[in-house]
Amino acid sequence: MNGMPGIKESTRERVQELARELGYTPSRFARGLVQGSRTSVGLAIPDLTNPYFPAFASSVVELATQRGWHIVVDDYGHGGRTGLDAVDHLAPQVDAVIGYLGGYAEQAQAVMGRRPLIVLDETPGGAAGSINFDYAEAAKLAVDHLWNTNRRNIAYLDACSSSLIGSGQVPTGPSKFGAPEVVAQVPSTEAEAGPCTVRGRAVTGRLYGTGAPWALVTAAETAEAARAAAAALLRERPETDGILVFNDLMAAGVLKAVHEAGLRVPEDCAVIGMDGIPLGEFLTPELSTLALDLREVGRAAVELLEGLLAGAVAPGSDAARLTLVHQLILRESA
Amino acid sequence: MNGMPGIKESTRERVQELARELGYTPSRFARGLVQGSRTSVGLAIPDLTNPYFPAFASSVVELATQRGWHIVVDDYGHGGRTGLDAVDHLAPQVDAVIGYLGGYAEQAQAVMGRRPLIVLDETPGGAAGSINFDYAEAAKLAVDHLWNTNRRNIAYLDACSSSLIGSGQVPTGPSKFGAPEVVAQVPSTEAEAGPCTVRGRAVTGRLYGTGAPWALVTAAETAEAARAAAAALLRERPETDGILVFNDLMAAGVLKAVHEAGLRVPEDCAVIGMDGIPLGEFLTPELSTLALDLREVGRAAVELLEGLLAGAVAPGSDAARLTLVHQLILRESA
DNA sequence: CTGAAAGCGCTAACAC
DNA sequence: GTGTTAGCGCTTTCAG
Repeated sequence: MNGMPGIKESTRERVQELARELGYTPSRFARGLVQGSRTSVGLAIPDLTNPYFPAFASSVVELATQRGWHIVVDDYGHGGRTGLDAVDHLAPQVDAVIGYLGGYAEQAQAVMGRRPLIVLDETPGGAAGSINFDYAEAAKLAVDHLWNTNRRNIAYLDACSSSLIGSGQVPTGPSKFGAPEVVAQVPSTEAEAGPCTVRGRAVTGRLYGTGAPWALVTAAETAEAARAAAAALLRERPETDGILVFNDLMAAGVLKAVHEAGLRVPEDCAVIGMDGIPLGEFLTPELSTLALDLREVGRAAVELLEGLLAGAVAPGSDAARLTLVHQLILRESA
Repeated sequence: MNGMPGIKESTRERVQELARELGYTPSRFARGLVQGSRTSVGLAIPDLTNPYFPAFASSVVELATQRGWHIVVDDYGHGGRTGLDAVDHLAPQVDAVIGYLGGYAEQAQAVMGRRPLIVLDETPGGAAGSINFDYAEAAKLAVDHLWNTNRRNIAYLDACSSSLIGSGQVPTGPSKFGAPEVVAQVPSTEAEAGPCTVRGRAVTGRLYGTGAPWALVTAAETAEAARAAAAALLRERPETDGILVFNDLMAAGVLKAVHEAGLRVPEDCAVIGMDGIPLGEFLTPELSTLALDLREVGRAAVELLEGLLAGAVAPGSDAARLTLVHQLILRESA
């Protein structure tokens, strides 16, 4: 008996005392069954080890907690699991899911049934809600900045892990995870082994627009892989004077590679990352980046979910498709 | 009806089709009530923004997922919440809690009742299980290394936020969050405004043992605050030739401050952090640190919890009190 | 002020 | 093969 009025004080204490001795804990299921659930939300994340995701998660958890929601996380980055596995795991336990799924929006929404699913950085339409980023605009900002500071041999380092691939297609080009290589050296419209991410398509599209030569390299989504890829790039194409990188974590690796190649950043070669995670400010030189306000991304997701849950916004409607824009933050590296 | 044998295929499909149309989703409560719960574990974390915690969380989530557990996270670092608030929030939803509580072990265990609570980096005894770190040994490793490389004016930068204070006592000395100052300049046994963390006590104890002069500075647990504090330290005590830092994140700030003061690291002033997070390798110079194997810490927590849950280890027993040791990883900064 | 009883949504065991 | 029923542990309502 917890806080019910009209109970003798002595009885209450006697009962509570006994309960404590017996180690009694009310079943959350029976309680939830009868009281109507606290809402609990699944958060599917590809890799907590990339600082981008905890930064995002932190914001989501904060906002969710304010609303009295519970957040159940699943980091599906281990053991070959996919975003769909994560949703499968979360589904029986939650009322909604927010996640970077890496391409399973439709199937994931199917396992969630009527419960809202919000996917980030993925083609909209499959899920009840989606949050996307305007990569065309981002690519414009970054490529134009490099161009305007007289970079004429720009390279783009793309990620090629499965987690963030927009189309779900892994190109069958010469680039492998272990052996990074320059996969395209153009101008050309569609290299057969083209970019594998939506970011990649936006950036290479813009690069193509410059008319100057440019390169595309891919690597797995880690700093180490990026470092190796950048080293290879610099060896094969020493004239490279600007590198745009898939994300800030990989950019950290690139910074190291450029330094190791004996080049100065940004004088000899500029580097621009993407994400805007705090890590960038600690690097030497400090990383210029296409920054997202991670707290805003979290807020967008939580507020969209709130709308969906309340019925204020219709699943799949235009109001459920948000697009956020990057901001070019110029620090030292470009 | 989901996967029960002895049902006509047509019926099953008809039912499932209808269910889909109606948007039916089985209540997780009713289901849990009758089936016996999947175990779900709360994870209380002071600040997902400090890379240490996601690294730890990542490991816990991975191991928990392997066991089919669900992880409910609460980042209590926002809005003035404490570790106890986090446990209060999590308790009705989980079967156990693992957390960096920052000093509420006993009260938190009380709200959990018989359900196991595992606290990290906190005086053991209050909770069913605890994981601690051998700071005496860590301090020995680091201080002795500095000493052996002829550092004779060592400083220790301690954290003074509430989250990780062992004793729960915030000293009333001259040091404030906004205005970092050298709080003690000794040798002395017990400066009235002494270290506020158990790490601080271990380090200053060892420093005292050297007989040489040393300094104690405190700052809030962020890179920015640490940077300001280190700048102040270097101004007031320019002879400082070695700085030991509460954690790696703060050490990143210190590295910047030392650089800005026109000093070379490690030639003029060595810097050693604590934690061993990946961030350290990206810094320039690469950070030497007292490293924990974060995956091991996660494993220790999860396996201890498994033992507690299975009844294989008794709550509060010696077997439920683990102590892990740091390893000194020498990179470039010391 | 306290005990008894109904019912939350589901599954499992049972008769039809 | 298919419909019916008991009961999971709790809260709430209603008699005592």
